[in-house]
Amino acid sequence: MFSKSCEYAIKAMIFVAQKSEEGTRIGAKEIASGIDAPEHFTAKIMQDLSKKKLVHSIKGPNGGFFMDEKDLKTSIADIVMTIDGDDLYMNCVLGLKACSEKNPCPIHNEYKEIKRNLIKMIENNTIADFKDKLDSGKFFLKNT
Amino acid sequence: MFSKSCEYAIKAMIFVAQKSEEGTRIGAKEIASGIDAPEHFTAKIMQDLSKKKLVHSIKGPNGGFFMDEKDLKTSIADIVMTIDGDDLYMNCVLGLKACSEKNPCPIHNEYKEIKRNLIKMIENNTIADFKDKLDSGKFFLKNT
DNA sequence: CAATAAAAAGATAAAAAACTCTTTTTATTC
DNA sequence: GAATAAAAAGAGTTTTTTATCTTTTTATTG
Repeated sequence: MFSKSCEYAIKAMIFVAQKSEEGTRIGAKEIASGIDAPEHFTAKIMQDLSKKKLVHSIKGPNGGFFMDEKDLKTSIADIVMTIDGDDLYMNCVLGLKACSEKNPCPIHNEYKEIKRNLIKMIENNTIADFKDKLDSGKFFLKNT
Repeated sequence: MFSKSCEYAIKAMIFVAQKSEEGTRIGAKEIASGIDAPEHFTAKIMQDLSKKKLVHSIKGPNGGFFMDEKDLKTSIADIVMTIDGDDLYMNCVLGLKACSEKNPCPIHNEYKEIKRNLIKMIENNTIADFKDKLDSGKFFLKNT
């Protein structure tokens, strides 16, 4: 569904949102271990998210990544678009370029409703929502 | 969602079902051009489907691929399982090995219903269903 | 201002997926 | 039974994804 990079990005953003409170920053290393992802790869992804302004970062001692109130409003869809692009929105489930309402592939109509719900899922869920859920202790990010 | 191989496999099976009537066989080359897929790659995939008994094949002049009545009952899920494995069934949408009902990831509950519908979609649709739909002329397999 | 700690950037490597080419086997038909 | 046409098998290439390693830049703090 999503690429590994995108999975890591989503988990990383949720993790940073949850761990970094007012003024504190969190390092790439800590993020990687917090979400069970490879360290250097996670760093790369954080660079990407930072460049695309989905998270903020500061260099140097006590530097690291953090999110402001606006960043918390990032939806899963924003992350997916940033990392994986618009495949989910644009592409036919059978990979047919010409598939459309007017010219549907055999599964088009079956898939339509599911696609709608997938999009709804990623658009209606923000990092802030997950932060709250994780705080409640009912949800997990790690393989423990 | 599905790998390229799997997309081609699904389209190829629908194509063979629609094109090969009683006794006639259809060659890899013709299948490839019929579904806009690379020729040799398609041949490989057909070999796979044949080895796994999802289609039948005969070598030599006038040989090729074909499907019997039983093959037509193959569901999209059968093809997906054969080519891509059980990822859709088994894997968490965030890639967490430990994600489960008891230990859900943040999107688990949101995704649950969608996953159910995805599985329903691939399990409830057989090649025979698509063959009929294509025959009606309301659905397409090619980028034309 | 030197030492340090962190992200950013860049280069490289490994693995997987997508795709191609060549040879072998098998069946058909003349 | 020789020529031929097709799948099967095997080996190889290219591209993309995933992952690692090294160097550079930037900020902090003693």
